[in-house]
Amino acid sequence: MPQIKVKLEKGEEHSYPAGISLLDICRELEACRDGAVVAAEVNGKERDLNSTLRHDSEVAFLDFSSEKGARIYRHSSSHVLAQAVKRLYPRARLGIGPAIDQGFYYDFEFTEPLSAGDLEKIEAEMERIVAERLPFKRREVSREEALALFRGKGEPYKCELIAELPDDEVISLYEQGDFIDLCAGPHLPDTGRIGAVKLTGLAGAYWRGDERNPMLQRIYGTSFPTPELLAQHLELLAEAAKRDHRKLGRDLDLFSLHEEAPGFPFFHHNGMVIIEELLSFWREEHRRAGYEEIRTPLIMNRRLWEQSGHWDHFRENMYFTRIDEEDYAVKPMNCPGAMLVYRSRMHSYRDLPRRIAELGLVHRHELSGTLHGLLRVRSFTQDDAHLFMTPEQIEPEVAGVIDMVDYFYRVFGFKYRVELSTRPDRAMGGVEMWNRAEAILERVLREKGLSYRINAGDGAFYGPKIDFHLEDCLGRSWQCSTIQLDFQMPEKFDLTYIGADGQKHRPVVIHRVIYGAIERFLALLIEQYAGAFPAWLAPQQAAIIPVTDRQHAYAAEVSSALRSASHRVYVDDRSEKVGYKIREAQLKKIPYMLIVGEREAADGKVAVRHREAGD
RNA sequence: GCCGACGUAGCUCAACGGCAGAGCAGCUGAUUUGUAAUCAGCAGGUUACCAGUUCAAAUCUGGUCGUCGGCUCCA
Repeated sequence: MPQIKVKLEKGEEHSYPAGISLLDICRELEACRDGAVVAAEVNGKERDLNSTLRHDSEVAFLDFSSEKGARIYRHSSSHVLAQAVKRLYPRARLGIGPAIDQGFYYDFEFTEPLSAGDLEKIEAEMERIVAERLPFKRREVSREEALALFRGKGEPYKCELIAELPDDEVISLYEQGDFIDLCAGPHLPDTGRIGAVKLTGLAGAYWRGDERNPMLQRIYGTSFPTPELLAQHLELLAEAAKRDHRKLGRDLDLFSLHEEAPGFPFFHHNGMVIIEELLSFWREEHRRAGYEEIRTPLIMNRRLWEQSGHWDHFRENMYFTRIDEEDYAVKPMNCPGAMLVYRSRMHSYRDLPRRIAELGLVHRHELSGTLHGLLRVRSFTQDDAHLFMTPEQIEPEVAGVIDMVDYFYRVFGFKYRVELSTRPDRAMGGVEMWNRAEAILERVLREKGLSYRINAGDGAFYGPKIDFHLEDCLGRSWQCSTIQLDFQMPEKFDLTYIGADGQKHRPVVIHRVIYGAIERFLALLIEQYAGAFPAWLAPQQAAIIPVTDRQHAYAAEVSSALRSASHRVYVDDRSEKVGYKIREAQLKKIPYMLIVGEREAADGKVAVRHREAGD
C-alpha cells in the first residue's frame, strides 16, 4: 500500500497509508481527547475530519477554542437545528443557517408562524439528534442534481441559492441521518460532538436581508462542547447585562426615557455632569487642533433642504413644521447650517483649511423598532465639524482627524474597528468623483497603517466615509466617529475661495464627528466603565462620611474647602453607621470616600477610602 | 416599519378568573455608631391605555401605546 507523509502543526512528520481518514490520525494522536477537535486544515484548506488523505499533506487540527474551530462547530449546530425543525415541521422551508459570533442561527419559512414557546420542543429534538451521533457525510454533486434534489424537497430558497452559485464552484451537500443541506462545509465528524445546545431567540429576518423579500423566521442558538461551558457562557451574559447602560443609567440617576417622548432622552443632573466634562475636554482639544465653534438653528426652511439634497435623499427621516404658511424642517444634520456660515463671507486660500465645529442637536425620525436606550435615539447631539479646504489639503486633514479619533478613544480605553463605506445606490454625483474620493480615503488609511474593512454601499449620499465602531457590553457594534469626504455640498451651495491666481475655486468639505453622538458615546462609556467613572467624569467625586453627629461641622468644613476647589463632593450626614454609608457610596460608585471621625477632626485630616472595583 | 416576547408600587419580583402582596428604596421616630446593610412604625397601586367576554378580569379576547431581542436602516 502506498504511504503518504503527513506533516503536523508542531512540525512532526508521520507516515500513513493512503486513504487514512483525518479522524483516525486525530484519534491516534489523542488529539481529540475532550472531543474538542472539530475539523482540520489540510494544506491550509479547511476539511472535515471524516475526509481521507490521498497525498502528502500538512495538517493542522482545529479545536473549539480557536475562532475557526468554533465557527465550524456552530455551523454544524445550525444544521442540527434545521434537522430538528424539519422533523417537527416537515413543511417548513429552509433559508440559510450560518455560524455567528457567539452561536448560530437558521432561517425558516413556516406554514404557521412559530411562537417562542415552540423553541423548547425544538431544543429537545436537537438534543435527541445529538444523542443519535449521526455522522455528517459530504457529497459533491452537479448543479442539475442539486437543483433536482431541492426542487423535489420543495425548497425554493435553496434552489435560488444553487442557481446563483458561480460556475466554477464545487456544489456540495452535507447529510446527517434524515436531513440533507446545501453546504460548503466543513463539519464535525458527527452530531454527537455537540455537547450542549441552547436556543436563545426567535426573530424575523428578511430573505437575503432585503425588506422587499418575504420575512422568514430566524431561530438563534448557541452550543458548547460541554454543559459546563454553556453554563459559563450564560453566566457571562448575565454579568454583561449588569453593565447595561439602561440599567446603570437608572441606578446612577444619569438619564431617563419616557413613553411621552419615545427616542428622546431626558438627561438628569448626574448625566449632565458627565456630558459637560466630555464637552469641556472636547472643546479644549479642538481649540488646540485649530477648530472654531459655531451654532446654527434647529429649524430651517424647506428650500434649504431642497438645495442640500436632504429633501430628496433623507425626507422620510425628517420632522417638519409650518411657519407662516411655509414648510420648515427640523435639522437631521448640521451641514447646511455650516455651509451657510461659510458662504456668509469671502475666503482666501491663505485661510484654508477652516475647521468649523458645532455641537449640533439633530432630530431624525428613526423607525420605532430600531430605538435602543441611548444607543439609538431620535434626537442626539453630534460633535460635528465641517472642514473646508483646497483639494491638496484633503490627505493631511483626513490624517489629522484620524489621529484625533485615535487619541480620544485611547483616553477612554476603547478598542475600535475601522470601516470604509463606499458609494450607496442613491448617491449624489458621478461615479468618477466617488471613485476618486474613495481612493483618497483608502490611501490615508493605508498610510496610517490602520486595518479596515470595506463596507460596500454604506457611504453617505454625498460622499464615502471612514467609520469607527465601538462595542457595547454584549459585543454589539455601534458606529461612533465618522469622517466623510464631500464634493457635493460645495457644489450645491456654490462655495468658493479665492486662489493664489485671484480666481474663484471650489473648496472640498470633510464632515466629521469624534464622539459621534454624545448620547451614544455616553451609553458606551457607561458600559465601558460599568458605571464606575474615573474621577474626572464622576458625577460625585467624593462622599464625606462623618462617623457621628459631632463631626458634622468638621465635615461641612472639608466639604466647602473641596467645593471651592471645584470638586464635586457631598456630606452624608444621616444618622447611620459608617458601614452603611460606605456601602451606599460604593453602590453609587463614588471614587473616593472621606471618613471623618474624632481623630481626623482633631488632626484636621480625613481618612481616604477608595472605591472598590465591581460590587 | 416588519417578526417574536414582555408591560403589577421608584426598583426587583409574587399573586395566573374570586379581598393586589413581599423585599429594597422613600418618609417618621428611636439609635451616635470607625470602613459594605441598627431597630420600629408609616406611606406607597384605576395592575400601561381603550374596548370586549364573565356574577366576578392584573389574570381570558381584540385594539392602541411603550419596552426588550432581532431584521431593515443609522451617529
